[in-house]
Amino acid sequence: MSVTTRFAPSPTGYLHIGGARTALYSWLYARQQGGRFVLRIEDTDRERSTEESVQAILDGMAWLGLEADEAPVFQTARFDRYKALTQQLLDSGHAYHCYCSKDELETMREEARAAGRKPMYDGRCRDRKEPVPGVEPVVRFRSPDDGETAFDDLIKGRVVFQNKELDDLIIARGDGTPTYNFTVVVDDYEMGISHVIRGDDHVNNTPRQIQILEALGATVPVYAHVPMILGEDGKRLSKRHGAVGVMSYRDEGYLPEALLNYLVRLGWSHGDQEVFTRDEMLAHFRIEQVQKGAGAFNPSKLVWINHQHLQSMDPAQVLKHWQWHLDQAGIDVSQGPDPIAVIESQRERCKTLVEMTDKSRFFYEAPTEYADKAVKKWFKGDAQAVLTDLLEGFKALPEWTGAAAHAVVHGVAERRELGLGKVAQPIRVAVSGDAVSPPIDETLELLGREQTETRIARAIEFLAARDAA
RNA sequence: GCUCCCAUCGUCUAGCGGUCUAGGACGUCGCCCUCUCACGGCGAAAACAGGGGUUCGAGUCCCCUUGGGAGUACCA
Repeated sequence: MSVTTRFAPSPTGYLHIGGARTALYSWLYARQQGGRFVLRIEDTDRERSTEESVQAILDGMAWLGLEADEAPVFQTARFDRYKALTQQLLDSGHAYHCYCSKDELETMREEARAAGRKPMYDGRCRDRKEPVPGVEPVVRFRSPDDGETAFDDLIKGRVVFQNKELDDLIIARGDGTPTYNFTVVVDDYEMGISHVIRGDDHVNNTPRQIQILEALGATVPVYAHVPMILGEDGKRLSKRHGAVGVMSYRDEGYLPEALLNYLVRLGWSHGDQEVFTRDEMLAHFRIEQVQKGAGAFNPSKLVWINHQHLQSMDPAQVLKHWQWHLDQAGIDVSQGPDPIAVIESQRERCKTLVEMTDKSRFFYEAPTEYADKAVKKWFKGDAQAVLTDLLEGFKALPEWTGAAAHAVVHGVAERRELGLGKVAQPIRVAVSGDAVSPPIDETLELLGREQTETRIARAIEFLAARDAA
């Protein structure tokens, strides 16, 4: 049997991380099985669906690199199919018209609830022969009264429902438009979906969908219901937990590989391995091993994983993602050091690309001011004299290399009988504006002779002016 | 309320009847390394929700309780 999986979001907002994880699992499964992965946009709710949301979902999937094998399917383009299959069910007696008003249904539910029963439609229109004049009927699926409907979920195991718990649900509204549980069934059927991998908020819909599938004469797919992702506090994930949209993780400086890695590990594990490349996920992920219970989102672990990827990924790949941040920050790297070299030098101390951007700006733009704390701590005592010595030493250098600059720094420290910190820190502040940078030899080599000397000279001027005042 | 699902350190997890005085990771806290920030190294605190069974033996199987979650729409 050929495998086809799908990701079927409704375009009512951005792609959130819970959706991203189900999409990832679907994608992984399809790729592992040599099958197809397709995207279906469930936009039948015209009130809430928006064009921007469709784009946001597409953008999120693209950023994560979860590419689909076909153009997305839009449910709004398939109304004729839903209509045709509704008619088929009507003709075969699996569905019938119901003329009950919304008020009538509401009182029915209230009564049931008051009596401690489950609010269900009682099937009063099942055998109605004559239409009610002036009422546009809905179409209901005739659900079996006894027996049970069960399925073997790849993640949850066997799940059994008593058919008497399931009432006759509406598959087409009074205006003829189809409802969710019906469109899902029709599409999964006609798109040839073999494995339905979706959030476990759908387990309760599954038995109904199976019944409709069977009434349609379709093969029932294999189901895998993946647990939800909870917020840090263990409560349902929502806006107040901060970033839930996938693209905001890009904005915050995470690599898609890291988010994917975090997501795959949330609810699944492979021995003691924590860091997975895309290929490793493909090699080791097993949908059957996914945890049954919901997991809480842990931002600090995401940060750690991001750092791991930042350090192990090919710098050229990192640059692809970093470039976006550089552009956002308005940093032009064309006149400064090779960004690849900057990445190699910075990545062990930067957990996100945003941090890397902030900490690397000085390589491309001379500091316009010095951080107060740094000035207070390092631009004191004989800092000006130290910098003057250094500048002389640098100028005398026949060739500019990190090692050569380092030797000058050491020489000055020894001559003045100072610890290395007392010499290196003033340089840092002079060239970067703050007290933090990669090792001083690396920093200076990357920065280049001209910038180093100019900036130190400027710092000396700054100190002279300050001390004169 | 009813139906369905779930339950090991704060968090993500390993564990698939004896090797568990419960392992790893993030985070936290010490110490070491050190020109800054980091990286790294070493170490510490930290969990089987509770109660019944089954069994020679239960974190592991069964039941109940408790606690979470989902669904219960002419939303998806």
